[in-house]
Formats: sequence, C-alpha cells, structure tokens
Amino acid sequence: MNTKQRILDAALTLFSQNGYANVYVGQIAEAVGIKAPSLYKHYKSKQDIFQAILDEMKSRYDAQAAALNMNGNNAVADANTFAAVSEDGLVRMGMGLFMYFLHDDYAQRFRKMLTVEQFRDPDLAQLFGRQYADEPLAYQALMFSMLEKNGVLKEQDPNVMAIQYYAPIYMLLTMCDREPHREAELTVLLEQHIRQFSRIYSKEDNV
Amino acid sequence: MNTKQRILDAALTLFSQNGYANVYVGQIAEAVGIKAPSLYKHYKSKQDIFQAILDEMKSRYDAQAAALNMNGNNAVADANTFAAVSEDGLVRMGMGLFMYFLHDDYAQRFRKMLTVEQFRDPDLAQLFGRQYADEPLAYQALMFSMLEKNGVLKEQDPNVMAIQYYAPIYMLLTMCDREPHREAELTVLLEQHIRQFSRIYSKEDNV
DNA sequence: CTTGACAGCTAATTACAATTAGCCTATAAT
DNA sequence: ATTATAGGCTAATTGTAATTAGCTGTCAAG
Repeated sequence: MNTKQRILDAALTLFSQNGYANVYVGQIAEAVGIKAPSLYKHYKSKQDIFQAILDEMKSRYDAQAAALNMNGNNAVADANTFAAVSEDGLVRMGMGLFMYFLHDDYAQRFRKMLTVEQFRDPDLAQLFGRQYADEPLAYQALMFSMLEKNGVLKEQDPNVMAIQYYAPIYMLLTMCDREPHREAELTVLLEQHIRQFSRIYSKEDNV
Repeated sequence: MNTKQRILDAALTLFSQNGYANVYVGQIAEAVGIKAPSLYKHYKSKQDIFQAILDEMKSRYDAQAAALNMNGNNAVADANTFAAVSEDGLVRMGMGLFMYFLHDDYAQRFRKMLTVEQFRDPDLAQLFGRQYADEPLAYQALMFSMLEKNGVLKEQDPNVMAIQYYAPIYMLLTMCDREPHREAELTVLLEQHIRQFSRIYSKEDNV
C-alpha cells in the first residue's frame, strides 16, 4: 500500500551500502517486492528516487532543527538552557547524540549514503558538511560559551572546545559504521573521552 | 611510455572523484591519451586496475610504516624519540600531518577513493580504518604516554588524548576535502586546536 | 633483414540495465 | 453497474559500457 515510501526506504538502504551507481532499479524493486517497471508508476526515474530521498531528509532535518530552537520565535538557545550541564550531563548528551546517529534507521543510512556520494556533487558536499560538521560545531560552541559564562568551564576558545568535543564523537561513529563489531569497545572509549574532556576543562580542577 | 603507471594515476583521480562505478574505462583511457581497448594491453579488466591501485597504495603504506619504525630491528619508538616535543613541536607535527594528507597527490586521492568505496567491501573498510584511524591513534597514544612519563604532560589516559588530538585534525581534513575554498579558515582552527590542546594538557599550568 | 612482442587502433560483440509500451485487475467514485 | 484510476505485470526497446577480435606499425634482438 504505502509503496511509494517503501521504495524510498529500500533505495536508501541499498544506496547507503553500495552507492547510487552500483544499485540497479531491479534490486530496489525486488527489495520492495515488485518488478522494476512498476517503480515507474511512483517515480519517473532512478535519479528521481535519489532526489526524493534527499528531499525527505532535508525536511526531516529542518523539522529537527526547528524543534531544537523551539522557544517559539526565539532562534537561539539562551544561557539558561545550559545552566545545569554537568559532567554527567555532557556524557548523556554526547552518548545520546552518538547512539542516535549510530542506531537510528534513517540517520545511519542517510549518513552513509552522503558519505559515499559527497564528492560527486558540490550540493551534496555542502549538505553533508552542514549537517555533520558545521551545525553540530556551531551548536556546541554556543553551549560551551554559555558554560564559560556560567563559570562552569575554563575560559578557552569555545569553537576549539566544540571541535575537540565533537570530532572524537564523530570519528568513533564512523569507525562503528565501518566495523560494527567494535561498537562495544568504541563506546567505552567514547565515554572516557567525554569524561576526560569534562574533567580537563572544568573550572574546579579535579585533576 | 610509462603507460601502465599513467593509467593507475588517471584512474585514481577519476575513482576518487566519481567512485568506481561512475567511471568508464573510456574516461580513463582518454585521460591517458589512448583508446579504451588499449587499456587491456596493460590490465585485464577495470576491476584489475582498481586492484592495482589498492596494491600500490598498500605497498606505499607499508614502506612508510617501515620508515617510521626505523631503528633497524626495533619495532616501536622509544622514550627519547619524543623527549623534546614541545607545544611548537606538536603544532609542527599536527600541521605537517594535515598538510601532507591534504596536499600530497596520492594521499588525497587515495583517501577520497577509500572514503567513497569503504562500505562496498569489508576489506576496504578495514584498510580505511587501519590507515586513517587505528594506526595514527596507536602512534599518537604511544607518543602521549611517553610525554607523560617524561613529565611534560598531565597524567591522563593516552588513548583518549590521542583521539582528542587526532580526531579534530582528521575532521578538518575531511572538511577541506569537501570544501577546498575553506582551507584557510580551517587551517587557522587547526592550529588553535593544537595550541589549546597542548596548553590544556601541559603540566606547567599556563592557563 | 626479418621476426616477434609490444602497444596502439577500429570495429565488433556481449551484456546488461534503464526505461517505455501496452495489457490486466481491483477498487472506489459516479 | 460503469468507469476511471492506481498500481501491478510481461515483453520490448534503447543506450551504453566493458570487453574481445583482429589489424598495424615500431623497434630491438638475432
């Protein structure tokens, strides 16, 4: 019934594993349980399927972004948002981000697909960069600058703190993408990273 | 004359930009200045060209690794190797790594190619992980553990330090791959990262 | 000087994958 | 009840890309 959606789903799975060019429309159709020509009742071409995936992902992303900056008309988080962030808070936040990116069905497949297609088209490169680098970094830089103002953290460049906090999370994520059997080991390292980060930057020097 | 090599070179360029499946043997041939069928005098198939690139890269990599562990039969660096590493030393090392990966002809293309093909084959995934994650991390963890012993750095988990040092470098590298016009801006951030890292972890607390 | 292998070419051949044509059935609206 | 539409199918069609066949010129070794 909801064939149109199931096509996108199957296509995303296949594209993320093999890349656009290595996937045949027949495979997508088979995964959905129909024959290749029937796909064309729903999308006018293979490229059109790819574009539909992108569009859906963009709108999900926008929705999520809108949800984050939620306070009605206020575009950015204010100091109070982060007032109560502790070491455990940072751990929760980082692990949550990580687990979401790693296990959420759409998030993981979409990330892999973009990884694999990013150099073919500047638009994709930009989308990728925005979604997995610039936006998270900006958000976290904001967070850290708040935490400094609140006297929780040492006064250091928040942009640098953001990349030192986030880049390891992202790297561990890509390592899990490549070698899922190492998830347990890498998750441990992730938590150690966040705790050490928090300890090192926290103002009460408990080193 | 050295057509065989020039084929690899052209193929690597194209594969890294478009991915294996999007490159036609005719394009490779054209880049070399011959016709497609002539390729088959040198390689027995398109797949064979891909494999030859991998083989060459593996051997380059092994050579480089061998050069690093140079002391004749001694497999790992000893404490003295890192005795004199200062903040500026760390900066030089990190920026050097970065610039090499970013601008070296082979290094950059090979990295992009692997990025784009990594999920298609577990062997490629493993190769990628080893080359761009596990090996650098192991090397740097070793370095940091030495620097701790020497009393230069605070005593913190060296594996964590390694990922906090290296992951930002790698992330900035991939950002430059995607959006080369941002190189200047990102290079600044890179240097700030390393200096801040060094300051934060150095034992004489100059915060 | 002639022979063979090397490296190139043009012209098939083969294979296969995307898409189109045209037919069929069920179901929902008129 | 009739009909239009949605969504499926099989059987073309089209296009293209990898590879093979088979010819040619060059040049080094005998």
